[in-house]
Amino acid sequence: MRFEPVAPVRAYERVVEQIEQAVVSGALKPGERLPSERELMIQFGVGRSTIREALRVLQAAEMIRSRPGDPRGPEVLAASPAALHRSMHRLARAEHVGLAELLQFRMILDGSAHLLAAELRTEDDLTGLDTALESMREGVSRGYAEFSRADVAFHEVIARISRNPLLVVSEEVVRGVVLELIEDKLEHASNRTSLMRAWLAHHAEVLDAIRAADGDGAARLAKQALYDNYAEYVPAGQRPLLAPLLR
Amino acid sequence: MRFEPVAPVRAYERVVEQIEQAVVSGALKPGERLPSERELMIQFGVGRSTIREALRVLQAAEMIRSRPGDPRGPEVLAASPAALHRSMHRLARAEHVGLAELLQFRMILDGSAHLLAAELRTEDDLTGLDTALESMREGVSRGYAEFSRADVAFHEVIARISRNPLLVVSEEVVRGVVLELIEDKLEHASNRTSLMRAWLAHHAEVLDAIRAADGDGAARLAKQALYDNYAEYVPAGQRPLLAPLLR
DNA sequence: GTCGGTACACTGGTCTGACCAGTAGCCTGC
DNA sequence: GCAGGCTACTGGTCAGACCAGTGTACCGAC
Repeated sequence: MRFEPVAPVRAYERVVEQIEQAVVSGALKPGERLPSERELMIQFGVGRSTIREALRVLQAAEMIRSRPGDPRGPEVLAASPAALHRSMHRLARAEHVGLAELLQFRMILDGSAHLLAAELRTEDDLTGLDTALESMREGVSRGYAEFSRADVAFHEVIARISRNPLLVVSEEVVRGVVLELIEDKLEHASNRTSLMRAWLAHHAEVLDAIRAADGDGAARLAKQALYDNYAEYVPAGQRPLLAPLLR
Repeated sequence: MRFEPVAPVRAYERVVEQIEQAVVSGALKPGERLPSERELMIQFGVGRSTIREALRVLQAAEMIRSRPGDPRGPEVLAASPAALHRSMHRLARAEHVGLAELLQFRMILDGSAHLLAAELRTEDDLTGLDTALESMREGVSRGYAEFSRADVAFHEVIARISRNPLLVVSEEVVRGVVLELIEDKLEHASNRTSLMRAWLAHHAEVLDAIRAADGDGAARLAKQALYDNYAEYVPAGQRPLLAPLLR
């Protein structure tokens, strides 16, 4: 027989639990409203500060939002990757997760997304990709910011074609964190135009592979491109970690 | 010219900002203590409820922990994937993610983890895997619960060998959510003993591949095993989504 | 009728002050 | 030297108050 360590359960925690349960179980849908703090205080039988601390926790988790003065009460939000992004970012800054791990993870996700996209793409999807590629082509002459936006859009289309929201969200988060980590270094990159040209050519190649339903090819191209573009920012000692994924 | 939407900045948010800044900048290291709430109240020049809401947010982010009665004050915690785990869990349970997507994602993660493990494993890692496999073997006769625990441990060792915390955490979360979704169905599974035997044989095979540094083989085995074990719970119409990952 | 403005009831954000249970460390009394 | 209690603190909770801001219902002017 073994005993569990016991920690006192705070009142606000049980409030959080109940509301969270109502949200994840679907009893409270996004867009719906919670009762006002004073009403919750009565329903839960606790003081207002307890309710407020519970709402703060839920708000930090991006599950609800409350605006002063709104008589409809706090709003239940749709599940969003914002909280995931924040916690991953924090972890990345705490150096338990370095650029190498992030890049590794991104190669895995991006590669899989491309593989799935190549296998599952419909004609409409291909049209969407053509459009996205076209915006990138236009972006080249409009400056780096514009090009970068089009690039992100292209990746999002691919992720969407893979039809897996987890893939979409994780990739988005990891991409964001990677960019934040190296953005200062990117600022100083010279000859951006030729970089953009190369990047554009790569995307065209990927699109060809996807059009040909060549999943492995698309995946390999995607991973190789990530490696080529970002490996230089990874400490040399950790680069071998990335190599196994390139085959 | 474009304008940004403006949101009022709450007092507790600025308190959170400052403390968070102190933590990520390293001015406050893990294990160190924050002043007591009443002291913070003076330093920040705000009321105690404001301080408490700020601390709640930081506590929800797993950055600090406070225990009543401790005269040393709230403790600064080391960065941990716990917050990442929670937000990922919440997102994965959000309705638009079904078993098919989860399983797909798990095949991707597990496959990659096995591939990396096979390429990066040291002799010590192999010993650890041997031990884990041995516990599984013993678990067969000790009932399903025990076996299942040993199984999870085996997977955790593999994830750890892959040396990527993101992989470890994501896999853990996705595995947990998958199990939550089908646990009721698993309860009714008959002939558990033969299932455990088959599962055990599969792990032995995986271990062989890893020992042989055959990354692709290990990855393929892992993905196939997931498919074989869980595909029956996926709606028949969505099973083709999983197929591309098996090659 | 529509439109603009205004009053009101209510919201969340914040502060004050109070009480409680629990902790750590000191400080007795042996 | 040490066990036991004392004390000064901690965080958790509550009650009550005030404020600035919001949405709505009402109302008067057109």
